[in-house]
Amino acid sequence: MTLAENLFESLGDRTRRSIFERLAVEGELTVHALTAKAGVSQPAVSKHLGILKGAGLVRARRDGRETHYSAQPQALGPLVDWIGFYGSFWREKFDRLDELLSRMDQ
Amino acid sequence: MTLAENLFESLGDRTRRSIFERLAVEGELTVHALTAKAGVSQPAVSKHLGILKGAGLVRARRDGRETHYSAQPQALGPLVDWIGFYGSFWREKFDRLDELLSRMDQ
DNA sequence: CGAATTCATAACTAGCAGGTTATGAAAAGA
DNA sequence: TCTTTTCATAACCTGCTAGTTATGAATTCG
Repeated sequence: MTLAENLFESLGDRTRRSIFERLAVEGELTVHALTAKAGVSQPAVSKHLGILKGAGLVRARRDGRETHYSAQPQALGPLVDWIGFYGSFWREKFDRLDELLSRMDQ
Repeated sequence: MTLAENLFESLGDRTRRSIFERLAVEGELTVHALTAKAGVSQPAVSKHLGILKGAGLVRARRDGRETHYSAQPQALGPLVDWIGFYGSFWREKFDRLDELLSRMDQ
C-alpha cells in the first residue's frame, strides 16, 4: 500500500477525520480530552489513534499516565502529490501561482 | 456531509480510487472497458461509478448502448481546501513557491 | 426479426471495520 | 497503602459496504 493509499483509508473514516481535525486545530490533546467529545468510547478513540499513527498523521508523547497526541500535517504530503498527479496538475499549479503573485504584490 | 467529506468517503475505497485513476490517466472510458481490468464484476463497477458520480468526480456521457465516463479533476477542489486548512497552509504554499521558482529559472 | 452486446438495477450474501464491554498495567493522589 | 485515573489491549458483536448473481431495457449487428 502506497503512502497516499494509506492516507485515503485512514481519513476515509468520519471519526478519524474528526479526531485529526481537532488535533490540527486545538493542538496537542490527551486521549481523555479527545474521548470527551468524540462521541465514541475511549477504546474506540485509542484504536483510531493507532491507525492515524500508523499513517504518520499523529504523534504520541507519553507523559506519566497520559498520552498526548498531536497532528503531523506534513504527513499529508503524499495526498497533495496524489492530487497533483491524478487531479489537475496544471490547474493547481496556476491557481497557486495566481495566489502567490497577488500576495507578493501586497 | 460536506463536499470534502464526500470526497474522502468516495476515494476511501481502493477499487473506486483505481477506477478514478484510470479515468484520469487514460481519459474517457466505457463501463465495458473499465470492467475488463477492474477485477470486479460489471455491476460492481457500475455501482462504484454511481458513487463517484455522486461526488462529482466523474461525468457520464451516454452514446447508444454505451456509457462513457470521464474524470472530473476539478471536483477535487474541496479536498485541496481541506488539506490547506487542516494540513499545512504555509508549508504547502512555500513548497509550491520553491518549485515554481526553480521552474522559472530554467 | 432474432441474437448479441452494453449497462443499470434489484436482491441477496458475506466479511470486515468500527463499535462495544471487560480487563489490567502504570501512574498519581489521598 | 489503597483508591482513582488514564490508557491500551483483548475479545466479542453487529451493521454496513462491497461484492455476487439474476434480470431486463435499450441498442446494435447479422
